[in-house]
Amino acid sequence: MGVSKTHIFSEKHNQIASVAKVLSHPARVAILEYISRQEGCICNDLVDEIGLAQATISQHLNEIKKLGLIKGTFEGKNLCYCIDQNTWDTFQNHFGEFFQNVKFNCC
Amino acid sequence: MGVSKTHIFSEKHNQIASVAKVLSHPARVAILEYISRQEGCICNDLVDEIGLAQATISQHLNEIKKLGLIKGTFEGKNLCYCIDQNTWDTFQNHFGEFFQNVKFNCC
DNA sequence: TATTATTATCGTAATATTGCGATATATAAT
DNA sequence: ATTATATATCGCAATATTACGATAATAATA
Repeated sequence: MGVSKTHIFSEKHNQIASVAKVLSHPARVAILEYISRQEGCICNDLVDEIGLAQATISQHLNEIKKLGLIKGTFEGKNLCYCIDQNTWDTFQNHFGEFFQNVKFNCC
Repeated sequence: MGVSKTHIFSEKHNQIASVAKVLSHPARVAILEYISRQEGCICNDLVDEIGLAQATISQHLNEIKKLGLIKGTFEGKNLCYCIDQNTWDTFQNHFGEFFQNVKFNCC
């Protein structure tokens, strides 16, 4: 036991869950918000800003990136992470619909 | 190690993360949607509907309930779970704002 | 009160996540 | 080429989550 049975759920439900999983750690929420506030993001700043070890920040960034919420390009010595507007829009809509639908149908 | 450092993050970021955590498993997403579709929800139906053991469904329901997204009242022999509209509204707004802010500030 | 049906809790095993130090890799500047 | 800085990966330990069978608790009904 102990392994999630993702295969028994619909594509839609799995996708909502995947996005929520990335947002389910406060460090990742803080990282996303911080990136959105910067002109260009320098990761080393994140280590100071968030207060976790560099290796841990890198791991969190990777999970966000795997989902496609951010993309990184090198700018000189530093990596510049940006929100991927396309993916962000898509997930914003899916979440919005989910919240709205459940609310709408409620008893 | 292995313990989340929730104390170093803001109340707001922790709250978004808590809600996302509940939505981070497809079973809980499916449960919420199913409950919203029913007049009154009977948990035993969920076992058939979702396809997980009764103990597991009960655990998932408990996590949703702990966050305040649903509330249960007995109707005769059965428990009727309903979406808590107040909590739902609040979290819908917080999520909406988060998505919108990040999008808005993005480079 | 005994029975039946529904839901919750307990105990346990498997797996996943979080975090960090150490180390590797990559880029810029010297 | 060497050095310095930035980021990624590895390996490990601690903790959390997922799932289920067994069992307990709860409530309606006979």
